[in-house]
Amino acid sequence: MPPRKRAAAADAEAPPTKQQKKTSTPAPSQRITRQSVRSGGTATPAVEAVTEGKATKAKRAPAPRKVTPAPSKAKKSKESRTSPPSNAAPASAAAGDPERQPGERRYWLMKAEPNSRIEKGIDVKFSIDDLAAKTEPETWDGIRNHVAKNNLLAMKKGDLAFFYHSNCKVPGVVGIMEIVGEAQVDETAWDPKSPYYDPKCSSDKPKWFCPLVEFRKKFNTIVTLETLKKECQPGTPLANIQLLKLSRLSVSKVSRDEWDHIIKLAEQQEAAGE
DNA sequence: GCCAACGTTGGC
DNA sequence: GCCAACGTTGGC
Repeated sequence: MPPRKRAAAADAEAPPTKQQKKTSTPAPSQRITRQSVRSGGTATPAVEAVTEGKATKAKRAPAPRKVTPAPSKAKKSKESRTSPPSNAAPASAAAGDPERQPGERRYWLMKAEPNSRIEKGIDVKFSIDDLAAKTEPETWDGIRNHVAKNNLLAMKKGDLAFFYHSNCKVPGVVGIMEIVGEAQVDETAWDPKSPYYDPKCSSDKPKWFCPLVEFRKKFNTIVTLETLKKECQPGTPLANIQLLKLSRLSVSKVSRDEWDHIIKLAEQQEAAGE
């Protein structure tokens, strides 16, 4: 689901033992490392405010596609597979991650391409508006990068993610979505017709996964990549943000401080009438 | 296991 | 369309 999610492709790691889940189509995934995320309990006030403000739109619709960059790209296709609980994501997904405390909420940033781009005859475009129009949880499939995959597997219900528009005129954070379903097997991996098809992956051995997300808010203004770059001086909250350290990673980690700072930037821009 | 060649992402 | 960053592939 991530809008045009792109996934980066990479295959590297093998799937954990757990079960699998996810699938997302279009997203691009990237890989990279991540920095630590902080946990805290819940969202900060600022976050909450923002989040709540609009969380009204619930959407649930068939799935859109996201962007995923990369080796495979992932965009979401439309089939959504919302079903399944049958494929649960590997537990191990989260492995690798420092343990999260009970009730801890984590934050993420997922990229999608808002502009049309044809991949294997299919448009992988997926903007925040596309997500907002969904009436059902969207599968963020198509991610084909191991670092991105690990981030997807570490996501838990209740986590929040920034929706980032990439590969467009004004790249930047455009809104917020919530993780409403943990990663399931990304079935687009073995669909030859999918833009995210991975010939090396079979249904016997799921390798890619995708969580379910829902739209929560669209900022009135875009917190642009340009702004984020200006805001990442050493010693500042965004100094180590993974988005800028691993610029090609389509699904990155966002610490609580980074989250709060970006929310603040969005609020300031809004207040300034930008 | 090293590393050169090559492919992708994605900003500009 | 260019190019930097970075990942993958495959020879050795």
